[in-house]
Amino acid sequence: MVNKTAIKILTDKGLRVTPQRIGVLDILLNLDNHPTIEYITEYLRINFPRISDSTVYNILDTFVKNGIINRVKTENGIIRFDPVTEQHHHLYSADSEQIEDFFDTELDKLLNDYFRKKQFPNFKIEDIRVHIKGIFTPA
Amino acid sequence: MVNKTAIKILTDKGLRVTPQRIGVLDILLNLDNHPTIEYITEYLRINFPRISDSTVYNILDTFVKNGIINRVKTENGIIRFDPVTEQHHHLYSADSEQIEDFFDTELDKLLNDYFRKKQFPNFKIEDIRVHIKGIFTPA
DNA sequence: ATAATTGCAAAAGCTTTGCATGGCC
DNA sequence: GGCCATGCAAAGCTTTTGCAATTAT
Repeated sequence: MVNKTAIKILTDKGLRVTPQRIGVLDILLNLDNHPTIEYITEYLRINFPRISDSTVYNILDTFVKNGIINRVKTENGIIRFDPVTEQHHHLYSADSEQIEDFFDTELDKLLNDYFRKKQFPNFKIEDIRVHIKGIFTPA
Repeated sequence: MVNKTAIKILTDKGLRVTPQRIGVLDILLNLDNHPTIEYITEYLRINFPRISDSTVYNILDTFVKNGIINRVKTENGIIRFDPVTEQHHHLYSADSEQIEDFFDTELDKLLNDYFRKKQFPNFKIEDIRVHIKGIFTPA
């Protein structure tokens, strides 16, 4: 049962548990990796036909503020969300909207070591992410 | 004279040289690093009071298509532009809209070597950029 | 009980489109 | 001269706002 996970996430953050929030979380946790608001709302309306756009915006904002999800950087103004908050990097398709996660602790270490030695004078690093653009090829 | 640079960039790409395009290029080359459309338009209207929004959108699209500028990845849906097309990375402020360039060929080499050894099975890498989030501290 | 969340409707923003006018080559 | 770029107005989206009704704690 996924609902349990969703409920736990909400209660752990001290957030009210509403069916709509559970619905959004279920979609984020189970469906497409980096969905847009449009995608999320479309799926939501299967189970919540009367859910309002503003509610979806509200819920996603709340989740971001509480660190449950992150916004994904894109260069075309289309906001996407990422339910994976652990340290990871992204592969961006050069010719489609596809974005894939990749986890690589060896790379993380390499970068942390590099920037520990080579610091910036007026900038305190909090987070290092690699964005790799390329072409996804058929397996 | 900056106009000369702008004109050269346009003619080199085979683009028509219009005062509006020169104006946009001048702003990109001389003012703020990663401006929004709003910022660009605001400055343009000093010299081109009647320039239309759609013209600015058109010009920027044309520049992106011709590789004169790039779109900058952001996570809030606000599109920004980068007149620097050489390989470089970005420092993102965690608490403001500030974005700074940083050039680091040693880092580029490190990453290229790393990913030459460690390739992805179904992904052909074209470009590697590091996004560093943190706090800009007063000098 | 009461404070927060939702749904609805309207407003505000941002971006695109269509087309006539004007300007570059 | 011919074609492309511009300006203007309107349309199309996306996102925000305000508020009354509903719901979670």
